[in-house]
Amino acid sequence: MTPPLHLSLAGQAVDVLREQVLTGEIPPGSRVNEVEVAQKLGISRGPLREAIRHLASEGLLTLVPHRGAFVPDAGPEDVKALFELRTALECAAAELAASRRTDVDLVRLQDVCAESRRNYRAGQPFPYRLDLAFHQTLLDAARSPYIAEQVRLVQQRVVLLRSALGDDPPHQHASMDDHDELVRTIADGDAAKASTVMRRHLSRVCAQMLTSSTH
Amino acid sequence: MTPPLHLSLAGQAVDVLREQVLTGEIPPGSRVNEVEVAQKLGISRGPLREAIRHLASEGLLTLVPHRGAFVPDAGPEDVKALFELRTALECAAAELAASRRTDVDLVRLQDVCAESRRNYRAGQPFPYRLDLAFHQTLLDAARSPYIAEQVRLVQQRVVLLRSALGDDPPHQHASMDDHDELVRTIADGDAAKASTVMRRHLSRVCAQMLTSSTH
DNA sequence: AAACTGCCAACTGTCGACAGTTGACACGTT
DNA sequence: AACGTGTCAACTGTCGACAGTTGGCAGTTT
Repeated sequence: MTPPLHLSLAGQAVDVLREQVLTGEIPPGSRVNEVEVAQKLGISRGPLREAIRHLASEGLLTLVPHRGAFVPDAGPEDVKALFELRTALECAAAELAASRRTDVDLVRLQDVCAESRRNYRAGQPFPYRLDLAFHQTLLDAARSPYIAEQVRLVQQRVVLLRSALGDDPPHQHASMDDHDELVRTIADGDAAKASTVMRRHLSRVCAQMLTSSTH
Repeated sequence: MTPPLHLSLAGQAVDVLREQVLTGEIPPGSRVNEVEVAQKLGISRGPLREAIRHLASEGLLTLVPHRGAFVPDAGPEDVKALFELRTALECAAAELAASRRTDVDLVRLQDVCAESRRNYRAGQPFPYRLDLAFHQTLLDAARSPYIAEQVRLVQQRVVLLRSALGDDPPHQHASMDDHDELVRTIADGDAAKASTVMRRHLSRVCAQMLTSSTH
């Protein structure tokens, strides 16, 4: 009845590989051997190749002809360039969210912020999970499917960069404040200010990634 | 000496198929049969499948499990949503171009505009080629590789939408004026205004696509 | 005549094997 | 000892064949 989200071996391989790349289980700079991984996953090279190409199209692997697939190893310039893209997309999303949000969108955003605060007071350092949830909720409110899709892909690459730079920072407090302010401007329907606040938020996050990186 | 851009059959197939999809040679809504196309290209199904998946990742084909690949057929909502993405990206590019442009970037932009004018006076209706060249040149001036890549993909999808909507409009004069104004603001280094002008330009182009569509 | 059921052809998903290329190692040369 | 050359194993690129699924059509039932 439920059309199983992926029954295809290639689809499953995409999920498994993506997880392994994003968690750093396959470390940046390392190579992905087709036969080896295929055997490990218990599938043939065909579906695995499709999975590899798919992840490459998401920017999670880079393909070198006749050499294979590598987990990209990134430097500070990549962080800056990627955040230029992220800023373009998420500022636009913030603007759209400010003008399109419904009341339930607003409640959802406030809920995420509240949970972050609660979590923070409980001692935990603002898990990345909640940051993602916030941006995702904001994106839903923007109701722009193409922008949403691209943001999803960019955020994935940001996660990869984190592991590549050996950076695991709780940027915590400042980000929570940014999020709160963003929600307020979105509540007001102030598109221009939402964009400005988002830009400041992202430039702060970017700066922190650059300073806390081990390179 | 020149490392041949693609020797791989899959790469060649991507080029051929992309061309056929973008020109409408394979009409929107139609299906891509793997064995048939593979035979026509004189290759096996493996490389062709990779090509199909690649084009799907660019948004030029949609994949349906166990059914195959289709050229997406689009409606007005798709145009609007896609232009939201395009606007986000190209406005950011315009801002960056305004602050990063070199003198030779400026000359290149002016050249493209001049050629458009010349072409227009010669009677020709501002070929799409020159419009693309302008946006491409502006993108080079922005020096933001990730944004540039995404814009390239979006522009491709716009071309596809044109063929899907049966729209082949010379928006000509207004666009040329927009381009000229954009170049002036970029020359001034006025990032904020560059973004504004770009936004107006794209909303105009989008509106024209919507009104002149046959649906 | 409409609707349901079971079969069938066409096509995609997957596999194992072969061919061509790459980078590295060992050997010989200066 | 440093450098150039030839060989080789490992891996990717490609192919043809098999298996499973889908949508449609014919036949049957009401």
